[in-house]
Amino acid sequence: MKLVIVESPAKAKTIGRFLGNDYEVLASFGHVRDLPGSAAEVPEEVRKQPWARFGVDVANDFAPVYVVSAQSKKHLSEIKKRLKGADKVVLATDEDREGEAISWHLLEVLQPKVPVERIVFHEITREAISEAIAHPRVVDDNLVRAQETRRILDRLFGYSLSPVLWKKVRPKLSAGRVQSVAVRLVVEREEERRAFKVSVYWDLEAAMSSSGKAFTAALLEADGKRVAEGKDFDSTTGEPKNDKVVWLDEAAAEALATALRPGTWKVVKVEQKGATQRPYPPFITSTLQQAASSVLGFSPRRTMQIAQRLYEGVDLGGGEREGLITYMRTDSVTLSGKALAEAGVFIRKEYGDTYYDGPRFYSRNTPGAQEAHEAIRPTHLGRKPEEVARYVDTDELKLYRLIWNRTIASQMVDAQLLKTTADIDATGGGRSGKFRANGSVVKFQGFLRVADSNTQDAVLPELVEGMGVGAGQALALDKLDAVRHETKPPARYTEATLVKRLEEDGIGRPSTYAPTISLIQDRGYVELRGKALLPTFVGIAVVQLLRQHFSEYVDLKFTARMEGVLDKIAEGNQNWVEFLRGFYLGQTEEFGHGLEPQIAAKLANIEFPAIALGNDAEDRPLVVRLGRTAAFVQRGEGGEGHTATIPSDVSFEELSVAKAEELIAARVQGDEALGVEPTSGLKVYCILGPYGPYVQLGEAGEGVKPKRASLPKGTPIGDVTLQIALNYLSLPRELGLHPESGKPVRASIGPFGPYVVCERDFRSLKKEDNVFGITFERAMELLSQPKRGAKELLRKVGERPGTGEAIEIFDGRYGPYVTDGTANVSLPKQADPAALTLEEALRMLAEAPKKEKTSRRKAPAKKAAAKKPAAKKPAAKKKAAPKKKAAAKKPSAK
DNA sequence: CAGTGAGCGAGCTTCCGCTTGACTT
Repeated sequence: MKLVIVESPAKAKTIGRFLGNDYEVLASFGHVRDLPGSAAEVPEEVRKQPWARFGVDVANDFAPVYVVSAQSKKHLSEIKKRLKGADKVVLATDEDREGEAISWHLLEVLQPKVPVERIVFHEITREAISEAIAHPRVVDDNLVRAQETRRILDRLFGYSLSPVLWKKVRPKLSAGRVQSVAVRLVVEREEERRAFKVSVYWDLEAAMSSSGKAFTAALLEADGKRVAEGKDFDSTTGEPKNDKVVWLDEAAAEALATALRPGTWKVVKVEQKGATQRPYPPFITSTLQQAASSVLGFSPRRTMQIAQRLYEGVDLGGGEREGLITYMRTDSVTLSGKALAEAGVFIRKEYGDTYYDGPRFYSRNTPGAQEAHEAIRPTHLGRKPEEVARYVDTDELKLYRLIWNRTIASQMVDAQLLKTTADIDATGGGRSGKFRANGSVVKFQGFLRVADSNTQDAVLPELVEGMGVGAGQALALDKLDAVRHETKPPARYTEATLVKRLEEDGIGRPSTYAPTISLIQDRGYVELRGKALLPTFVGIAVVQLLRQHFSEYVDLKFTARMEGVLDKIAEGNQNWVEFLRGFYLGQTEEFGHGLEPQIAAKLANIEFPAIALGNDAEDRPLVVRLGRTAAFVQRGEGGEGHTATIPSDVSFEELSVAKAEELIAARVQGDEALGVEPTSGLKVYCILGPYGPYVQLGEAGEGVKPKRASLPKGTPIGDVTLQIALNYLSLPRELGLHPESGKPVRASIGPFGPYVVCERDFRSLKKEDNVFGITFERAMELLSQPKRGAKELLRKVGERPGTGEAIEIFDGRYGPYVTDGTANVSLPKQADPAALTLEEALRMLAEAPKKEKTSRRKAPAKKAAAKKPAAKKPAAKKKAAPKKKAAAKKPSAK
């Protein structure tokens, strides 16, 4: 028995059918080993290494550490089991960099004792597979090195720059070669839109008819000079860029229309031109996602889920699942010979010989394309959408039809069109105008017969030179109107057009387009408004930071440059370690200035981001800053009356200086009250402040401080009802009097969550308790329990010889740990605290990583100062003028 | 935003690309 390994189980099944009983075909389910993703995955042996968090020994020729995931363990054990009965291993993973690496990893893990062959094929047909089996080769080590280089670069890139964002923007953010460019594109589009100046221009539209057929003609020239149209304005700035044309305003357009309406109109030129329209190439991942988005309204993610089901197949009645389409993660537009032949037969039979003129071949020059698979097509072109309808759901049918139409159309002949342009001169009232009408007629449908959606141009009636308006003439002017136009800012990206853009620049791979689009939304960098992608203020802040300090890494060309080097590595013309040295350590000139030394040098000087909006009339800057829960605008140095939370529906594009000032002016209280508090008659507001949402009773004013209460972090403001607001405003609740002291027992919510208190003795509520419903009995029960969380001395181990420092073991929140008063080291999970010797404890303490640089944020003093007032002694606080407090708070935006 | 209060030893987060189930609701 010969063991064949492919990447996908669906592929394994198909190939298994072709190969017969001598072969066993198993799937690796993609990659089988990878760098450790999180700290928990790092193997024990290297956990103490300074480079452990990378999983790459950067000082030792970038030696990677690979681990097998739990999922892969399962698949590998199945493969190992079958390997025992095999006399040969055939590695049939995809023919691209990643596929080659999978084969190499399989060899590393399996260490087979039997002969090994590497085969590749680009299409899953019987012929292609026997051809491949007949021509085996060996694993290409250079190609594997190129993959490892790519992998290691991405790891060092992401795991070096993400922590910069944690320190300077917000924890858990991320940066990466692909995602950061994707966010950058969305952010820069929004910056363009914000900078865009809308220009208004006017022209005329003549509604005409001839022998009962209506058509329109647009003004080209006025009094012999060309009038401005869309292309005379800069598409990015919206401003005029051609001063040789007449720019009509409304009055000028109306005046011209008035003059020409009663004038003479005459057709002066008619031109007819044949034109052909060619079909589009077959689908690849990115074009399928675009078409499914524009024609069917599917998101890329949904498209891929549906395509996966079509690929895995349905039971067509034979009891066996059969794939309906070829593999859906591909960058090749090539169709197999079998598919081309099937298409020819089908088109001839279904539409006739005139619709087919031999196979059509397509090629694309996408940077970095690896073309390991076919284009996306139906597995059998003769299987019409109507025939599969009863086996699939409606979404699957829609997508199958889209793929089927595109594939068939790609093999049909061109459409033949006839395009007509007619020039019409008008004169009257001493003025003149030249108008043009365009029309187009499909003379032969060709591929259009099966193509999805095609906007048809207008059809013109028969027009002849010399025709005019007036008695006895077949031409009539029905209406002449001035028409207003305005320049449109560049369109926002949709998920699908962003994929298109990434693909054009060679950024990302077919398997990552949809996940990347989801990722940048999950990270909170971009949001969907309808189908359009909008950057969040976090996204803008991150892009501005990366662009300012690490521009070469978030450059659109970065991936293309990397691919160039990877190609050289794959060809054996470049040393991969040298390349990584240049990229990461900066020890060679070739690529960058060294990410690591750059971060080390720049980190201290990177400021917490502020997004500039512009200056107000008094030249005070208005900026957007990020609070813990929301973005807010700040005027000048900020402080009371100079900040306002930005409502979630206000985008960067809309946030002009005027809008920001409006927000600050309106911020004193929330726009609308939730209702009225019955006893006081005061209005109740819910407001999103810089530290989260809160509710307020009554309105703030000069010297008036209304009662306010915080809501839990992340509460959506829309969910807050009057009842909820009143609940929070009712805090603290008095539950009863303590039976011994007679002092009140209260329940409320503090900075650390809900609590009960009696005489400054606090207990946090448990998960199951509700601060609004907690009973006096339950409160007493909590108060009777000891305070938790404090460390507890488990054992004194001894003293440090010489200095006499006490070596002790405490039981803390994170488990038992040993300490000498300065350093603390957790005990290993399996260790027994009672058994630890002094020697062991001293050794552990000596090995403890030195504490430093964990939080070297710039200006930590500011942050501390901002927090101070709350921590001051109650007595001092009472007397201190509130104004002072406000003043001290000024820099708190930090 | 304002107000009601801690203590203590945190350690982790994160990348891109290749693949599907196995979970839960």
